[in-house]
Amino acid sequence: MAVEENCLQTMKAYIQEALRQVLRTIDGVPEDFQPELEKPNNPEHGDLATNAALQLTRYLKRPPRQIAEEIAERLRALPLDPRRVASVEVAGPGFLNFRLASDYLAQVLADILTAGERYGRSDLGQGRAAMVEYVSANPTGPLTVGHGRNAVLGDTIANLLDWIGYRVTREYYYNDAGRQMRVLGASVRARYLALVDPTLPTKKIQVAEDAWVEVPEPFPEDGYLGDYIIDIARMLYEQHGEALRDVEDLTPFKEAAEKVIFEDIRRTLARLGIRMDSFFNEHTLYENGKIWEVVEALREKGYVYEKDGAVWFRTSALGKDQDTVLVKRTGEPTYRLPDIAYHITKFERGFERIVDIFGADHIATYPDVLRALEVLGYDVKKIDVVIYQFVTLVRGGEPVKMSTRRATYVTLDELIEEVGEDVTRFFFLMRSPNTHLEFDLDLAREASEKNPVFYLQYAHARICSIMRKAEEVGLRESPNPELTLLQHEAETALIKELMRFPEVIQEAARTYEPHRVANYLREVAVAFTKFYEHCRIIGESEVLAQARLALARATRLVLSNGLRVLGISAPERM
RNA sequence: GCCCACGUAGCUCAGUCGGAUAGAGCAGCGGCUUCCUAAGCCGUUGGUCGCAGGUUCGAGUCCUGCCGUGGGCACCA
Repeated sequence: MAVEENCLQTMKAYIQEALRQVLRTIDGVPEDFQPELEKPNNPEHGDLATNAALQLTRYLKRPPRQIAEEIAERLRALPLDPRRVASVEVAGPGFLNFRLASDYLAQVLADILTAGERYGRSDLGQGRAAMVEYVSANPTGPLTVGHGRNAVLGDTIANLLDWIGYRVTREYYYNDAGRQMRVLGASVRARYLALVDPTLPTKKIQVAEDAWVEVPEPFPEDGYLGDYIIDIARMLYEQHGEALRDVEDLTPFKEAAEKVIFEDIRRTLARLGIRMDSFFNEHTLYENGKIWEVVEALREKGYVYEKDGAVWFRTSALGKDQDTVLVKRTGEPTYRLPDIAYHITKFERGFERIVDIFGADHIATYPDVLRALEVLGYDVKKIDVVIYQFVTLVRGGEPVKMSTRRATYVTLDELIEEVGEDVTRFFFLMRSPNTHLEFDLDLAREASEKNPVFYLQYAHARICSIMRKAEEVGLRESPNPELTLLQHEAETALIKELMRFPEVIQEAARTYEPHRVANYLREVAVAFTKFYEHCRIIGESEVLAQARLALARATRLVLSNGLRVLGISAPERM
């Protein structure tokens, strides 16, 4: 299913092979020496360059330029296919610079058009099963801006894995038992009781230095203060009247809250084009006894002991400075235990590449899970943990501390409302996951008008517009355009940019860094805009117009394919 | 105290496996529209790549130390 096409990677492979062939003929070159090829920053340095000669100085004990000259000479003598490589030169301290032949660029362009919507896809994953676990927020409240980064990052990483040939499952892991949910139920119950009896006494809970929230008396001290709790209570009141007044059991309140909140979460995710394949309830790991199997399995390996009524995991024997509790004195497991059991199910379900998307607060805890899995004989190399740094919210020049419970958060919905779906996604994707994301809410609305995402979409819309115009004036796209006519600097530069796309996708997938795609698309848009400024389509001779139209179409393909990976729309008009 | 990430232009950030003259957007300044979308284009100002050592042909990139920012170091999730 691999898309056989000419692109930068194909060319690299070709030149690399030629280099290896030549290097074998030079005395003193180590057997396992691998020449590296990269795209120089400066276009004057050609299209591809290798530093092989520089690296070989230490083995050959000769000046790098001399080595480079020798390699270049032998490369020319091979000879290199002139329809692929136009020239090879020695430059600078001893670099070898390669220039691509224009025939090759024409061939690349033709291949992009043939590949169409599949251009950029590859088969590195060979159809193996991959799972990306993301969002995984417990249903205690609406998704916040912080969850947004997780959701968009995870979803895009899943897209990237899909593009490089994995069969991807998107999973949301959650816990609807536990203390958090009890507090949630109690919060709803208190609000409900206040509706039943408006004379119920109230108290004030401090949420900030100068901010207080008034709540009904039975409200838990650490209860959830968001208005959505009141909405849920009101819904219960409308459905049941006063019937729940004397119900001490929190279950009906908890269940109602969970249902409403999950619907809300799904709706928010759907707005961002995110659709999970499955929701995994932590509770199933209790019901089927998996968590206890983990304890026993670890015990058999000698990594479990009892102390002070709790069950401990001997992490101190696995490189950590202290041991870790698996089961509390109360008999309740800590979250690590189900986490371990959960990851075992990922292996049992046959996933060969397992990706977890976590916020920076998990940095110290996931290693415990990996340690346990390793002890139990699972191949932890299959697990990749993507840690993204937190989103710092700034409002009115002040950083906002995000807490779902405190209701001092900004919801993801509010953000989407303010800046739109596309900008929201792009915003979370345009920066490296391991850098802090500063988010100035006051700026967001204004900035959204000038957001770089519009630049990409604008380039796409502009191409669509040209195509509409071409059709109007009766200019038809040719099935066999004369692509070798594309010799203008702006044209060749654009083709060279387009040919990088598959590699960019693969690198972004390998490193789990979607921002590489975002940055790349901007470069494509820049290259296209230069082409647009210098080369007209309509009004030129028919053959040239058709060749340029083909280039425009290829650009449009890269932009729309790239935007699709990022989950951002590619509008035909703006 | 220990662990992780980060520190690059006024601001927000890129910077490929260690390569040639460190880039972009925004902000600032100056221009561009009888012509396929000006949400655009061109030019320009702006840098001790946190600091100090080290590794080597070569360091923003790797190593060590220090300083700073954020996150974490629970029988909370």
